[in-house]
Amino acid sequence: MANQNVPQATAERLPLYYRTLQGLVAVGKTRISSSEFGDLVQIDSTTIRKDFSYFGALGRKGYGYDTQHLMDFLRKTLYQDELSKVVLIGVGHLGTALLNHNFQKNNNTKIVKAYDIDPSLTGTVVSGTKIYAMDTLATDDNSDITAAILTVPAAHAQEAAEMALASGIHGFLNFSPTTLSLPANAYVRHVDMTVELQALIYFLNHSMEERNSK
Amino acid sequence: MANQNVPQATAERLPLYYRTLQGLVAVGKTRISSSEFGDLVQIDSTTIRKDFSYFGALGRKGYGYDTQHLMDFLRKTLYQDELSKVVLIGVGHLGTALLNHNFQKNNNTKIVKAYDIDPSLTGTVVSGTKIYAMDTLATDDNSDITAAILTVPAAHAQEAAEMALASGIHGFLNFSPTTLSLPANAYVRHVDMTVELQALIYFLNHSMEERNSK
DNA sequence: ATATTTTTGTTATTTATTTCACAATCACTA
DNA sequence: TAGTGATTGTGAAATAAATAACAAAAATAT
Repeated sequence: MANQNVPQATAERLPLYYRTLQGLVAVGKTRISSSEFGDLVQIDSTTIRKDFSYFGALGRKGYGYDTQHLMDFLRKTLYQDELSKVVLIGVGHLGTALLNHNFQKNNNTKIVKAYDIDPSLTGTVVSGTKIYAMDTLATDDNSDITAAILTVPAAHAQEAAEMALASGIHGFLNFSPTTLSLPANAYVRHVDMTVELQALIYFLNHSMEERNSK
Repeated sequence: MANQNVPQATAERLPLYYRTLQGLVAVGKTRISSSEFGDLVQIDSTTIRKDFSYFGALGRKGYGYDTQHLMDFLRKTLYQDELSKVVLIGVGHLGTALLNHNFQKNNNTKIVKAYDIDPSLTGTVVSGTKIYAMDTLATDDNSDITAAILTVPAAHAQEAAEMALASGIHGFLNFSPTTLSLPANAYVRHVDMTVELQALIYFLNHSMEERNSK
């Protein structure tokens, strides 16, 4: 597959495209043009055509894109045709919310188990997911697990990530407000609500200023 | 203030810088060089110096940056010296988790009230935050509210955002997996855990492929 | 007091991303 | 089946962001 040259920015948009196509297919829309699709996802139509062009000719001139075909292609490209198993580390408020949510709708990902430091949680089941003791993490064999969702306090995130890595997990979705320092064989994505909220406030104030000065 | 020309990419990094500086000040570190700071936040030191340079000369040659001074500067730049009031819309699993979390630690933001469509929740208090009926949202006066955190199901996100806008709210942190279509006087940031998880899986698989083909 | 080292701020360069512009091609109409 | 309109795919141009390189200045050491 000619994927090495797909720009990072393009790759980051694929999940949004995929989800949007799922919605279109679900309501029975069989074809869509790049401009109509662009309106939907709020991305310029040229960017969309260029994004798709990195994977070859996915559309038809004068017609547009076949939603089902495009969705199937993206499903494969995003490895959504196979189930990804993930674990959740830290069953606090946010962790529990994610266990309840559990991604599975339209999303071939399953939280197969969770870890927590609180001994009173060990062995209990939250929303169908069994909770294991934190001190078994490093020695468990988790080589069949794609990623760990980190919802532990910031002070324990680094340590938890290292244990998960030791157990064979290389992907991390880090919800803790701290930067993880891991070797090159680990890949981390960071979801930081505090950062998002502060950035929102910054841009709100600045777009206001801009408007006032115009 | 000369802020109109601060690049978007720089602005997006400021909250991370701010949080990291809070940590440094808290442990008593009074000075830091761009390279040491860069190691901490995993960003090239040149990028950091350039980012700060958009705001003028914040450091001293041969010395580095005064952490307290830099933190104070960023606090003002990010409007964190004044309290931002936000509302939460949708008190489900994730909404409840955010109410419990409530951002306030090191973060001058407070969820002052919540809205939910379930009548049995109306008037109750979750983690200190009172819950109001959804149908009062559009007619309430929320002009003193900076932003709304949207944690409603995707199917209701657009509608909820429109009601919040009608009540005077212009900033949105959207956790629902759907694109919002709002007028230009609204500003939306999107936190999408499904997208993050899919992007994580994509990059994991692709960095593996890259390694294997090398 | 002088020399050396450190480290910034900034200009120039490179890389990445987006946007433009339009020929090529296909769909649709009559 | 010819003609018109729609829409892709893509090279070229423009914009944005990251990185390199280094002079200037200040700190520290001798």
